[in-house]
Amino acid sequence: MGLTKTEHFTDKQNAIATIAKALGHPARIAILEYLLKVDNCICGDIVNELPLAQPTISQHLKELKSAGLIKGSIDGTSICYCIDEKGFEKMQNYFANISLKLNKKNNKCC
Amino acid sequence: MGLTKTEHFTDKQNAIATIAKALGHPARIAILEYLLKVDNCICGDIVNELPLAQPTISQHLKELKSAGLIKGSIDGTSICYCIDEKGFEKMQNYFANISLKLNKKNNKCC
DNA sequence: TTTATTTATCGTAATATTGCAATATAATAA
DNA sequence: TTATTATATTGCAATATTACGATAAATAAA
Repeated sequence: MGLTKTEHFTDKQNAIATIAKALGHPARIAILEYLLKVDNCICGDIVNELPLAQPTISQHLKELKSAGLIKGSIDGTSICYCIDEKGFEKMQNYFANISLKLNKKNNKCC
Repeated sequence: MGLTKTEHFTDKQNAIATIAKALGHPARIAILEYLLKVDNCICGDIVNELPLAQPTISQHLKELKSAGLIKGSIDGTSICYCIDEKGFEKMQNYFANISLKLNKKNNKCC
């Protein structure tokens, strides 16, 4: 099949899964790492930084953008990408909350 | 192709991507949510909780386990699953670190 | 031993993802 | 207008994922 049955799950569950899925590829992690390292937005450059062809990177950028992890604005011929904090806030809250729950229940079994 | 070029990326990048990928499906998020909700380990039950067939859930559990997000121990005929804190710690650290970096650089562009 | 019960594995169909060459698009420069 | 440059889209091949029926394996109960 290969078709995820999203309709059986809550919007929240699907939302977290969508962001996590976008983070589920090392090239996309590397892109985010690069965007975090440089001071401002990046216009171009990303293609030169990674060992992947331009269309492949363009595709990864598109996925990161649609997941709300980066945003881009046009700047002449090039496009300026940078981190979109919204997506990261969601994930940080998610994991902070899990950590809280784990501390409360003091996960001793297994 | 469908073949991720992991060899071009660092171990750290691949490690984060692997955990994120395991989180990238709503059924697996739902499984983790259920394990967090109940007090102790869960022996069985998970199949009754989710609207997916038993082999499908078994497969999802396997992925969560190999990503270090859950652990399981045999208990008679059934198997007892619970959260593995290690994987979650890694993710929490990762996002906390990103949040720190974002605050430092005061991401104003775009 | 035989029979249930529980979970894992196999096999397979449908769909998704990854990667890239070729090409298109869009803005600037000459 | 005609390059040039930067990024996106298309099309496609290879591989991965998702889901599940059928079946296997392993333990417990009768």
